[in-house]
Amino acid sequence: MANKKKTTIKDIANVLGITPSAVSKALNNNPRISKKTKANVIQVAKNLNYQPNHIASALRKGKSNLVGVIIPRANSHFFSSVIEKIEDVLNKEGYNIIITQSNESYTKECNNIDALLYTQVDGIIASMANETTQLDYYEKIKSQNIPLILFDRGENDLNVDYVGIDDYQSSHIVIKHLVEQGCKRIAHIGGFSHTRIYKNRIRGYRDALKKYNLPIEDDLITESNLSIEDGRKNMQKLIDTTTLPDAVYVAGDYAALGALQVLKENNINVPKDVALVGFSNDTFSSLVTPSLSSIEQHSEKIGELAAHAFLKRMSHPDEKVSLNKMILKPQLIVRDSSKRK
Amino acid sequence: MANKKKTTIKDIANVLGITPSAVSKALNNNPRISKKTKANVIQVAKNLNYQPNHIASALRKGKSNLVGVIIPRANSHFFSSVIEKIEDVLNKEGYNIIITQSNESYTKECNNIDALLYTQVDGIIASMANETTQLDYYEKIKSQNIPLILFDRGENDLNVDYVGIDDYQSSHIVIKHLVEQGCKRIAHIGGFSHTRIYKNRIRGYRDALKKYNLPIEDDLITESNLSIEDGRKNMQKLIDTTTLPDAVYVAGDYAALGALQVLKENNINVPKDVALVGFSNDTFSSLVTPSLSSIEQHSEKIGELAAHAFLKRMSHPDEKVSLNKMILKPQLIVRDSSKRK
DNA sequence: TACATTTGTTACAACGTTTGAACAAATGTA
DNA sequence: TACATTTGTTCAAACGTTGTAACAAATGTA
Repeated sequence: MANKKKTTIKDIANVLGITPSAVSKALNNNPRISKKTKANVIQVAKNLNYQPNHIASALRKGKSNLVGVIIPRANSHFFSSVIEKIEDVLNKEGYNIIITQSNESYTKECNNIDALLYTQVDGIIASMANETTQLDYYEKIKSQNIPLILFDRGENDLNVDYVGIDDYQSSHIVIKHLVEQGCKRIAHIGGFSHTRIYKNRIRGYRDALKKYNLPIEDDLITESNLSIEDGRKNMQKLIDTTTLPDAVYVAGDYAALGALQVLKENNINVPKDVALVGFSNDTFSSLVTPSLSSIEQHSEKIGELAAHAFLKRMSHPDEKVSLNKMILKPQLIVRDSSKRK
Repeated sequence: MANKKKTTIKDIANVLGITPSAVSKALNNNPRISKKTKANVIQVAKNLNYQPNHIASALRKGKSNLVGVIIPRANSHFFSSVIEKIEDVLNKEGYNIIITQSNESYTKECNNIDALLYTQVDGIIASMANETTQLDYYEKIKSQNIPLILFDRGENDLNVDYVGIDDYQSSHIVIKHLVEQGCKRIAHIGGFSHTRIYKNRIRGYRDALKKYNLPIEDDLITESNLSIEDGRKNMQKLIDTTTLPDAVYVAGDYAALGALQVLKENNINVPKDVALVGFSNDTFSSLVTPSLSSIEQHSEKIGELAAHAFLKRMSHPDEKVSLNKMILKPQLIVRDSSKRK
């Protein structure tokens, strides 16, 4: 069982009668090492099943090649595909990523940040928990002078790189579509307005209603975590406490699904009685009945841009640009849940 | 911007006029250090905003406190909640986890393993990609003498710790239920039989049919990746090429969803014409119409057991037990898609 | 008083790698 | 022949921490 020690460059050096530094240089393809020596080193390394010790190299170089990623939870098409892309891009550049989930909890998020900093990650790419309103822990990251990139759920005040879609614009697109379908009273089941993206969606919703001369009724607007349960509850509330609106724009697909359930349970026809539009185009959105119209957020593109933003910060640490905000165009995928014509 | 150097124990030592080792001992609460010194050290550490360098400590101690986790993809309720629990348990013990996704690709999985080993993880917890049939890379992990724990998608031949549910038993439970609902010709949309869990589900399905004296028709059995698309295709095939069975048992919820879609598109009533049962009780399963009966796999429990298995291996590296197979009881959640009575 | 034990600290090597300076040998140049 | 340059390697220090041995001082024991 106990397979002795791991092979180190010292072992290779001993076999060949050269010094460890020569071996190190050979392995790193240093131009001053002869081809013959390099070949020998590589051969012996293979024979001894040498595995470079990343930790030692990280210590010496002051660089861990680890990037921390913080997301609310992996259990959604959006986040898991953003991560997939980030991993893709960064792996190619020799980075590994440490994914942590906040589960929408501020405390957990702070713990994650501490853990990542402790692990000496070279940078952090994050999307904030719904609960997060204080930015002290993000300031802590900034104070360590490692790149911090936010995506989707970000904050203006932090003044760091950001990748996301145009949420304000999204609402406009949704409302335009619903108006075109003949809807006149449109409700909004939204996220918490303390989070920038949800605030923008709400703002966009209100402004778009104004634009189309539709009434803004505060009873038709709710804020929540946008869980399935939140969607159910808020839809039920709309049914119970007001005259039924003829459309509901939900700021998340899970909540939209919950809303859809409640509508069906109450024998309210979607889209005829109530048109429904969700947000984020999750995997199941096309699969439920009726299929759910939703805003596509271009998750792969977001992941790609976030990863590249990190890489750019790494290669140009003294770049003058202090903020780089990348805003993608949203796209509405129209499906049965909102097709009235 | 350039915030100088990071604080090290050396800096703290200088301030207090003691040696770095005293500081280290103080921070590690060594009993030989006086209370007064400890208090001083902690105070100065706070003042200088000291962050311990995990890399240095990892090198010295020969232990990274990093655990690698390999999953097919995070985008499912099952895997994301297993991970959540693993993270939970291991964080409490001072470990961070590095999550990597194989995307069901063997090549990607091998790359992930290499990356994790290179990062000097203290152990690996993995669930195999559908594509994986060779075990060479897993043997590589074993040869490094770090704990390897498999869950869900495992392999008998590797002879390592395993956590999963009783797949064979699951099929029996499903078939029993379907028989009780009056079904007489039950199809199976299964995973690839080269993967142990899917093999067991198929085996259980066949044996259960036998047990209830139902005919086994090879035309009613398909193997695939169990993606939504696979579910659609295989359901369509069942409709096109054979007389319609009166029940379909699908080995994954995504594929079951695909099958459900096709059934609805063909105006086949679920559950009256065809009863449908899925596997893994994903979030959306209760939310589609009709709601989908499914096997609950106790993902949190699996995560918990896997994490504990790792911890146990770490604390008792020379344990005689060479294999610890933990098999959980499956539970069928009966919903509308299979309720015929 | 003489010695043993406990307490609190220092000294130093080590973990495995990388890097810049130094150096010797080989080659080139005038 | 004398010197400059190039080539291939060695040397030694460093990254930040930890653990063991050593040591001095304080305290306990007879």
